[in-house]
Amino acid sequence: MTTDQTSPATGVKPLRADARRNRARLLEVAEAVFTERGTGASTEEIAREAKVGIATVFRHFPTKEALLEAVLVRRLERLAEEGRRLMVETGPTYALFAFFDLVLDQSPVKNAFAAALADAGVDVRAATSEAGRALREVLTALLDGAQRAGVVRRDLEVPELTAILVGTCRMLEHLDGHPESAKRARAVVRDGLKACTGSPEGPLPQGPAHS
Amino acid sequence: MTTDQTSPATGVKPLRADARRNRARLLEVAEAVFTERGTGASTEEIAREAKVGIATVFRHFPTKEALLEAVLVRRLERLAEEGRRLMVETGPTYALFAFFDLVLDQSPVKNAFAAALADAGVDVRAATSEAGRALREVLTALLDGAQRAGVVRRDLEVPELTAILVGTCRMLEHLDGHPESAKRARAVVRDGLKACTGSPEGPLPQGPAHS
DNA sequence: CTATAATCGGATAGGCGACTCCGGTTCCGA
DNA sequence: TCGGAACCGGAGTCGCCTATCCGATTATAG
Repeated sequence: MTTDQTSPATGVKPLRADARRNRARLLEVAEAVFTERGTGASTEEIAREAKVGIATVFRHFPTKEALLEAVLVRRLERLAEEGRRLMVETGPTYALFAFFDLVLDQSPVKNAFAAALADAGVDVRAATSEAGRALREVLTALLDGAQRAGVVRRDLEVPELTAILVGTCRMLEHLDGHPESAKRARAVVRDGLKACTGSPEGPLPQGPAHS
Repeated sequence: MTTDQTSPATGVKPLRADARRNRARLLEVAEAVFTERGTGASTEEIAREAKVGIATVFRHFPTKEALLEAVLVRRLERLAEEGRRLMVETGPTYALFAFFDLVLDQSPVKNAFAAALADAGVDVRAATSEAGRALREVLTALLDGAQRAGVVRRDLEVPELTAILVGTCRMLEHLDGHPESAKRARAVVRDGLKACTGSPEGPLPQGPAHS
């Protein structure tokens, strides 16, 4: 199901051996470069880092956006894979939180995941919907399991779960040199996800202060 | 204290009348354009929108980064102002949450605030520290008031509060066409900020599930 | 009203990044 | 081993964006 092989989109051509290797290395390097330099990194830098010519990059990915999209799809597929693994290994009660921690712990990855999802724009969404659906299914299972176990508020749904994950990535980027603050920020989100008797509409829990 | 006037940085020159007007209009337009087109918007577009020549932009702000910085400073000053106002009008118990809602409600502004704080990079931070400190003081007062009232967890500090605010902005960007999801996402963050008996270190509240 | 000095704004340079051409090289089948 | 075809890679093109120059315009003093 997960076509992790290097078959191009029209995938009927076997592709020569060196081409396969270059394509795989390009994806690897592009992910790393986009991760640390941001999506604005130049194609030339990626080519240099991967030790190939610029033409090779554009031969495999006709445009920079296509490369970005391929990297994003790879990441989404991998995340879905890890989500399924956690579902089995950790059990439905803890799997969702474990998945959150897993995503947020990948420090060099944080930026890329959020940036890609944010910067890529709308056009990419269409092409990533294939991989995106797989991830969304996994998230649905994770959320459902956690809700059945009673550890996550029942009014939560998948769309906001995704947004919360991305937003928390962004949040932690701003706390890079402050591990204590990062830990507390994560605790805030984690506790917010719990079934916290949150009044669904009321603005505040009517604290003891009366002034 | 708040130099909302259009005195340039070296501010000893009175500046001609039309120049003042153009400078003010530029700041206004630049904020709007950066807000909707992102910080990558071209200087030419800002000039056209403001009905001035490109040279005028660069005369007032020697570089694009300087313009971005000026816009950001303006925003920070305004936010600090609104925070102080809420502190007085709403009272310490609700002021922090009101401030959150106020920031998150400014739909066209959401993007800009987060993007500016994120994209601007490190160099800008130095120049914005002046306005940033004022905002941080306000946030300190808001947080302290809410904690004294017992409506916000006591382990929270200002750095993560800022990050949470920015991250939540980003979060809501991804839920633009889904108001219900956006409402629930905000509820998650809001409840997480409350004094929710969150175990400071433990991974989960030991839910009723035992499987 | 006139002089003067500052500002304005369109045209222009300079640089950077995405994307193509063509000779050289490497893989695969006979 | 050898031929051919596919692939590789660096030089080159094109377009966009930041930043500057100089004639025209406008605000202010006397």
